[in-house]
Amino acid sequence: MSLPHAILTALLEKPSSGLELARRFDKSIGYFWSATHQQIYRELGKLEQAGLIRVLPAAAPARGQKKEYEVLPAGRAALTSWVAGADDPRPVRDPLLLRLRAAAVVGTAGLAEELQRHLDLHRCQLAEYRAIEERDFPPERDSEEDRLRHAVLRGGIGLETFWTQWLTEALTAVGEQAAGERGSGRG
Amino acid sequence: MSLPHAILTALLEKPSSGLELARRFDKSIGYFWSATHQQIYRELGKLEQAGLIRVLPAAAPARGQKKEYEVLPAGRAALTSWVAGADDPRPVRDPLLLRLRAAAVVGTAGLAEELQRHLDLHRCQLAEYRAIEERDFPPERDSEEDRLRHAVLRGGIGLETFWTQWLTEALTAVGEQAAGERGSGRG
DNA sequence: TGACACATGTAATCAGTTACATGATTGC
DNA sequence: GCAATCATGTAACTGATTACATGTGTCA
Repeated sequence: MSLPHAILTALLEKPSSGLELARRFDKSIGYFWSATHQQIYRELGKLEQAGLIRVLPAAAPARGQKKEYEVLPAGRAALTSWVAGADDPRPVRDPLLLRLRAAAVVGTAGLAEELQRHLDLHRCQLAEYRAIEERDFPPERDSEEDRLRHAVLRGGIGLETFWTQWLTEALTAVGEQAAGERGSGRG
Repeated sequence: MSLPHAILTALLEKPSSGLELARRFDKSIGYFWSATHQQIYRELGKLEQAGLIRVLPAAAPARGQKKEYEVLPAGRAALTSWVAGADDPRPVRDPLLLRLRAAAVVGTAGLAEELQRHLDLHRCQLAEYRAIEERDFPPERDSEEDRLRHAVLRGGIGLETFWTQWLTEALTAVGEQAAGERGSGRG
């Protein structure tokens, strides 16, 4: 239920074609809601049929030609009511936590390398977010309209910070575990 | 690719029937990999056909009768190699962050209540995790085999801690934003 | 015998991923 | 004309969700 609303948000910020949306989903909005161009094209079709968006008259609607979409009043209304609605947080579903749990049963062979790899990836992402924060939200200058966008970015920063801390801790635990397995001949 | 491994892990800890697994997925393993009984039954069928698990001979395999499964050596091997394998972290995909971003475009009407509701839910979950930690992992007593399980639980605690902090912050931002919208007649 | 909890399953649908197909534009 | 790139789209598949169907055991 989120992808159509992600697209409406992106189109309100700037009318775009499908591929332009796909590229913007690789940055900005994609940081907390990723989507491929196939998903986006399918969803644009549905949104148009539902009367929430329309093709800009200027754009030629032929195959291979750019087709720009804009949000109609019904689309803005739908987004507004989605923002106000209720939607329970999804239960966590993280393969890495699952793998650590599995490792407690079958042993930690090969796991440390993978944790280290994830740690590097999360550090990298965190650095990227911090760079964006410095660039787009200089201290004491948040305008009213930027305050929410900044809060969203801080969400990303908080999550990456959590993962780097947790992975550092987990690496220690796995290291000690592996030592124990070697010591008792379980490795 | 994670559900079958979640099931293998659960079955290694204790041979079980489908419904028993479903119940255990409501606690413990379900805290970081949820699944419904329909998913579990389907997956048990696939795992049995793949020769990774088998029905315990004791159990009567009739409809309406309990069917207990246990992991075969091939299943343990599959799980071991999955633990050692590589699997990139999925990009974040969080509807709540998306809603906050949408609110930056169409206004925050109704959003504060929803953030407060989520905050309450996360606080509740955090309290549950802390209770489990106190009960199952008393200080300075972690055995070697418990160290990994404890790390997993700390993952859950860290995530819930992050959300409660972030939501508290976000509520402030939304409050100020709403005040601004009222002041300038945008609400 | 009727209600209810336990237990296993099927069917339909939806969301997301992967692989591929096709047309248009530009530069050589 | 050909290759490379931009752009739109189709098809097949996998994973997850929702709703429903069916059988068994127990107890009032």
